[in-house]
Amino acid sequence: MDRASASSETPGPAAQAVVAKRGRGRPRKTLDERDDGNRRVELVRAAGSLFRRKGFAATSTRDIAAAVGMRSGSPFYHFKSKGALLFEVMRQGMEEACRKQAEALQKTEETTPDSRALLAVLIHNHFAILLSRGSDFIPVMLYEWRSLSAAQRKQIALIKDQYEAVWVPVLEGLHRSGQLRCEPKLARLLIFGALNWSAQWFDARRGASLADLAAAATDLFVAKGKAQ
Amino acid sequence: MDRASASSETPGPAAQAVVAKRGRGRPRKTLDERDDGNRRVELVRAAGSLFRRKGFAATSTRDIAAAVGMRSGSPFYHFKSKGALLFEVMRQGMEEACRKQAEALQKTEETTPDSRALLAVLIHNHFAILLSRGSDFIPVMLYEWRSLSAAQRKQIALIKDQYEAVWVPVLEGLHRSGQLRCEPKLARLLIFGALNWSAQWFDARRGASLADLAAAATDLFVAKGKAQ
DNA sequence: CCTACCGATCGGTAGG
DNA sequence: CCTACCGATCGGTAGG
Repeated sequence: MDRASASSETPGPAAQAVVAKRGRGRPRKTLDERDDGNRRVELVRAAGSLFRRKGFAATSTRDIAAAVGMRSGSPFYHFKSKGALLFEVMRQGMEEACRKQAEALQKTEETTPDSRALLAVLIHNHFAILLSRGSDFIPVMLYEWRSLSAAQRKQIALIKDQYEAVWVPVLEGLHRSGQLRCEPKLARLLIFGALNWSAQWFDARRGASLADLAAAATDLFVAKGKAQ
Repeated sequence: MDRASASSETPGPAAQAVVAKRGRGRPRKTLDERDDGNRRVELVRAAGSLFRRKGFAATSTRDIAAAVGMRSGSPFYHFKSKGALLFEVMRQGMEEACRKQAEALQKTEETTPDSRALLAVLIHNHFAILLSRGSDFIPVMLYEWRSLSAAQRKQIALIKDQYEAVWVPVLEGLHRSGQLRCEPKLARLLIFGALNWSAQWFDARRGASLADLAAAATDLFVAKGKAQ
């Protein structure tokens, strides 16, 4: 995700010269042919989208290749296997989620020490990651956890645990104050289930906004009373 | 699901005579060879288990055949396609879920008109269906909805809507009384997400019982106050 | 990154 | 319900 969103821009003049020289192969989507990792980013994004829509097993490496304008064998120049692509979808996704979560928390911690407001921020941020267009890694993680090898699972679990650990003290605080009427560990499992399932039904084009949804979910789980 | 749980019992003497006569093929798990639909039941059960564990696309019809002691082509004598098996897993599962839900409601409606107790019953019953050993259809529905054809989806949705519709008036009652602090339609989506995800983490052999879990979830979603 | 290819596996069928 | 089989597709590789 290093130079992520700049991926399919027009290339510099140097790259265009390269294209002019070796005219083999059929036209690409862009003139970009630099060997600098952009294609890796594109492949991960396309794989994430396809894995989400069709599932890991039902997605062929040919589908992924076609989605980025490559021939069938070429993804294996960038990734040693289909499974390595799946792993990278999840790893990059979770790592960015951790970064965004830390960012969101930092922004509020200065102004609001209230546990309920903190949970509201965590929930809003989670929805933002989960429901933003083009972000497919959480559904892929939910659906394709079993498609990882044991070693891959262990690595992803490490990042996931880090992401989820942040929620525990917040939920514990709300439990102590009586606003959360459920054991915090169990509450976290139930809440993540509730939030993540929204990827299946939330429609950004109609109904509530993301902020409305986050507020409603917060209201459902924790009482407003007894604010710190 | 007509003669469901009687599926792998010992056959009557008539069936045994049949077995003695045509001695071809290798030994089955049981002597049962009656052509009366038992094998259909076994196939659906095995398919459900495999579809849940490995996913629809990653499960071969050979896997399913092997699980019930058949040869690779034989499932197609009972079902016209792999997709028809998936459909039957979901249809039978949802139909039994509806039956059990109606049963559970009937049992309480005489004694308890309280909305909160009603929701507690719905939640407990849902956990019982979701988490009982050998019941795989809800996870399969969650994971493999996309693997259904459009026509199949429509049929399953009909039964699913029927199952979920029961929850609406109960949630509306709790919303009116102020115990549910979230719009009922949205609450239902969030609650189902929370409940269903438990299929991934609930372990019957340790931790809370099914009843404890149901009570805790109910507490999380609806306040105890203002009964009636 | 493409071409050309391989062995394996898959859903499904005919014919009994 | 088995045997024997088919065409299609798949993940992955060698060699450039």
